[in-house]
Amino acid sequence: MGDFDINSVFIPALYKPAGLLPIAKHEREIQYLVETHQVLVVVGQTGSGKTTQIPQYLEKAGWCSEGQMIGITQPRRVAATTIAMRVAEEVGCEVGKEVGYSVRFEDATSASTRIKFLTDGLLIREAMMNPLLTQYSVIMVDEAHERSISTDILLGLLKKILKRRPDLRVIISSATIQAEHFIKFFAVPQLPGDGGPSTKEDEEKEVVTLSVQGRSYPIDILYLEAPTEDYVQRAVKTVVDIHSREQDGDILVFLTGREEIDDALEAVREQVDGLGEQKQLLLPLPLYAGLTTEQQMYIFQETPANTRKVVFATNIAEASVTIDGIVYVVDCGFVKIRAYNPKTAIDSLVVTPTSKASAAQRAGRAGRTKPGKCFRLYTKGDYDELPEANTPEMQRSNLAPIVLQLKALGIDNVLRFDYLSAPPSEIMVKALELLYSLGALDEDGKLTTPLGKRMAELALEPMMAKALLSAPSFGCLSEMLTIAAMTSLGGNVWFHHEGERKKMEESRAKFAADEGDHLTLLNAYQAFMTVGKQGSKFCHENHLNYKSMDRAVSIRAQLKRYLQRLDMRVDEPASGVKMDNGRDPARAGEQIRRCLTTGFFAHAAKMQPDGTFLSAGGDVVLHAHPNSVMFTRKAEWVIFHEILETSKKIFIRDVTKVERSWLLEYAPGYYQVTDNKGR
DNA sequence: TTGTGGTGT
Repeated sequence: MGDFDINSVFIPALYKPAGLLPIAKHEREIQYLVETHQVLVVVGQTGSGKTTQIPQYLEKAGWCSEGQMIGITQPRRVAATTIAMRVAEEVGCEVGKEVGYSVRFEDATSASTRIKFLTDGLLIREAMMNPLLTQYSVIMVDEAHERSISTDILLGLLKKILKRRPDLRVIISSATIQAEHFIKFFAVPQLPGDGGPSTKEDEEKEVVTLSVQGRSYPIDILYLEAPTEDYVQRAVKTVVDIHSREQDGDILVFLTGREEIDDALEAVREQVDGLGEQKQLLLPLPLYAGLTTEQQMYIFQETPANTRKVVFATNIAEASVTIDGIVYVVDCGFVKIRAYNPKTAIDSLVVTPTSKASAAQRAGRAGRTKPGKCFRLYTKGDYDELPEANTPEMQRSNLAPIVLQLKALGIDNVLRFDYLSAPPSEIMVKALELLYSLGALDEDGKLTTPLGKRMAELALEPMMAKALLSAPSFGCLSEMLTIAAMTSLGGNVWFHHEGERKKMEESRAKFAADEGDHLTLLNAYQAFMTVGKQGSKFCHENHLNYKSMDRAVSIRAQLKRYLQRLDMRVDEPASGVKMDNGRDPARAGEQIRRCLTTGFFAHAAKMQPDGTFLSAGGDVVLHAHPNSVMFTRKAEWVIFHEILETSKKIFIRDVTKVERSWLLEYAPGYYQVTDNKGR
């Protein structure tokens, strides 16, 4: 979302001179507490100025005097970059000098950098190079209450590092709701045998907390008197009611997904047409991650006079994207949450009630510029029943990538790592089993050399990392680099405007390969690269998401650098020349499909006469995602990149034909040969 | 006939 920089700069509270921010009166106190304690938990609302001011206070207090840096982590790239720009402006330096930032693909730091903003994922990467993070004197973990996997892992690592580095200081910034959890985590000594020594005295001086006032306007919370059967219709009605009864101000509506948003948009348009001579017009707009940058930018445009904007958004508007001028929030009370089932190894995406923390965050979106109102489409009784917070990501994700990363950080016993919230053991076992079957771990659970170590360095999911590292022996490294980059985009490759789905499908058909989606993605990327500077126009004409394609180019370049550092030679044809030049394309395609099988053998399925698939175990019915070229083609065996269960079906995405014999050839320990034709 | 949101020297 690197596109919202401009908006993020216009947060009203931050225009106030730094001295007027609520945090300012705590300057001395913060300097003192950090001097005397290893861990400080700062509890504060948005607009307190803690993220921009605390690093400056500590710099003034001399925490960078010995050439060390103050590092501040953020869960999102945009936040890391925009906050760095703001602080650089306050300090009066160029970004990248005393104040800088570092995110994937972008490093704006230099030898003079003292205050560095970075994503928490990147700091974990840095720990692989420098396990004690000695370049930092203070690390501030911002937005820790969001409990993302990388924040949680980072906090576990920092707790370990603190035992070995008494000089290090850690600041955790959190909303009230999670603060107690962080305090307890850092106050309790580590499990025996999992780190350095810990004494009673250590514990007593370890953790201290500080509460900082926020700066926001009061928000009226309103509930339904009786539950609603259909929150989409009810949301639309509420919007129309606000429009006709309430004073000026834009509206933000939280729904759970694209389908609901499209339905709501249509319903609002119909109703508005029926309103006739309203003094004000109502301008409904969608906001979800699958939109192109261009489509998302509409929400930031100033509305014409006499027009009220109403944005129908997914959870993207809860923390990632901030829209100014919102006075009314309508909260449906639900969210789509991804959860991993270790028994089936399938992720599901389920509509789930939100938490109290989420509800508060959503309501808060109304009070940024003046007093607001939040209409909750559920009863007060329903609210009281909500959990305080949602389950941390760490406890509902496939942890294979995390286990690989922890092993690479030298944490051999991943079961005894000090997790903020320990993941279910079934998930850990499943992750270890997969990594073993891929050859990344040996029988003792140790990272293998060189395969496992190389896989951990690649910034790819383990299955794709394995396939990419197999590519040289199939002579398709250049092609596999592209496929790895394209599948990393997570399905945001194609887009279409309203009512243009047919056109998009026609565009996609131009690149379609009979062998499946991986070769189709390869074709699209290669075509994109041949047009050079016309890329944006090309994407527009072919219903490709330009931002995604641009990202694929960056990911591919980074993966290529990694491979070259591992002394793997990447032979690339001259630019503008098709990869299969001088080669038999069918043969090249086969090598790529064989190569994919070496990583994705555990994601195999067999097509049934009715066009559905049976999982390799034979016990689950799968459906090709409608965006897959295999949706309309016949196959016998296939492998797939991803599997996701929705309320409707279990879908497989990025699907490619393979031979049954390849599964046996490349995963002999995983599949046993039976005679009943490949079950 | 269809996927919430993030992230990676």
